[in-house]
Amino acid sequence: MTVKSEQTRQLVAGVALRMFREIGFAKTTMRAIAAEAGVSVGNAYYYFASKDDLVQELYLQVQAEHAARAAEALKDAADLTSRLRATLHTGLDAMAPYHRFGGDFIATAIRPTSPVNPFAAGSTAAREASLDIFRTAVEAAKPPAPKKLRSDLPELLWLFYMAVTLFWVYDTSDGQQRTRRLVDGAVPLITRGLSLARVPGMGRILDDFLSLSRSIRG
Amino acid sequence: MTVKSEQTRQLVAGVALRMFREIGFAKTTMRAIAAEAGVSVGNAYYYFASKDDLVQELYLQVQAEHAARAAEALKDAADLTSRLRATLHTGLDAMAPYHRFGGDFIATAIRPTSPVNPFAAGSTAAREASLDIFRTAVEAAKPPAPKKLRSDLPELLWLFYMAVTLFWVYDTSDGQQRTRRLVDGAVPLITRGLSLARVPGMGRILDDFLSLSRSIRG
DNA sequence: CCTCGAAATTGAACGTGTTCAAGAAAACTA
DNA sequence: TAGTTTTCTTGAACACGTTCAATTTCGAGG
Repeated sequence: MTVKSEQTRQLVAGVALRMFREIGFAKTTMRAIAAEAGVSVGNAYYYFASKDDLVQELYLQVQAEHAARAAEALKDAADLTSRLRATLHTGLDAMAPYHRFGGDFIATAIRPTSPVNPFAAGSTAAREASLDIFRTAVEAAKPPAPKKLRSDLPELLWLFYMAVTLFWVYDTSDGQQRTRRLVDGAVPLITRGLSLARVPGMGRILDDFLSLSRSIRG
Repeated sequence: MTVKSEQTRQLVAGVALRMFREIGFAKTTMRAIAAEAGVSVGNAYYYFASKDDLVQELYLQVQAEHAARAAEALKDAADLTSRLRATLHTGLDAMAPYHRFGGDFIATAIRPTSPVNPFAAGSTAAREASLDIFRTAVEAAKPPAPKKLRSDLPELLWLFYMAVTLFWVYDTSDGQQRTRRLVDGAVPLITRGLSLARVPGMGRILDDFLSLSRSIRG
């Protein structure tokens, strides 16, 4: 009964995500989702083990949107600065409809036991997909990033992206323009900082940084 | 009825914090707290507007503990490296009893509307108290930190402390030794990085970084 | 000592996320 | 087709955080 089943699943997910956007996380109760979708509460739980699982669904959808937008924007961006800027801005674009819901989203995602947690062992697939966007941004850049940190760069930039997301959640300025300015200001700083990797005397401290960063992750 | 009233408040808070430590956040229900303290549920709510408010109480207590331990440890630490290391380690010491509860704590604290949120406008007092610990660590350091960023340093280090805390929450290693090693590795890197502020050619990028950091906060 | 307003305390009630035994519908087997 | 197993669906029930009208306790003024 795969097809009808998938229909119900999509129906519930669709209703839930729309309600998340329109009335926020707290007001979107499981009972309201079920009622709006025309199914029973228990049936919604048959497809989504918890309300957090619906957030996971949202996370995947936003991520897919980010990947699509980034791929498009990266077509005409050659140097790392513009590639990175494009990647971050498209990420913000993908999240934009859910800003009012950002606080609850982050609170859900950050809990170590959450299925959405981007750092947790469970959601490796989702994190890898997100990381891939940054890998693409770095790998195809011309001129290329310094050899020494090319392999670590995607993860570090992804971490920066997480920090930007956190900032965005707290950003109450119109259209989150403050976050946009943060990105525009920080990206050139990052790429300029990267070129410092090549100046002599810098090698040792960079090596130490990379080795610490690796030992922490590994 | 100030005295009896304060007694009840302390009783509820004490029971709650002990239960948080012993059985975690989720299992510590308001009903269980009330029962254990020998009061009614409604009475607990008379003193604490929400369960989150009890987390706020915990936050204040941990912070006071941190301040006390840091003050002691900073007595025999002169250079910035050891002062910073002491400040961070005493912070971890103060949190230690609540590690199993860290995930829920962070999830509560990170919600923009939470009274505990360290970034939110509401909890300025709590954040300032925490910031002061880092101000002390920086200001009394010998030799002093580079003039140019001395005033920004406490806030930046506090931000780093927040990041370390986040890492600590996810750290499941024995006694969170991984976080300890992160601190021990990162602190010398930070102080070495600071001394780079004085090498020529570095000035411009540092200025840009500081001006971005200020414009973002202001 | 008595009275009265304020402070403190109670517990039932509400809406929430989640569970689960029961049943209906579909798919499969012969 | 008839019987059987698997998948899907239901809604009542549970424990939770939180609210609030009612009640008790307290302290001050007469």
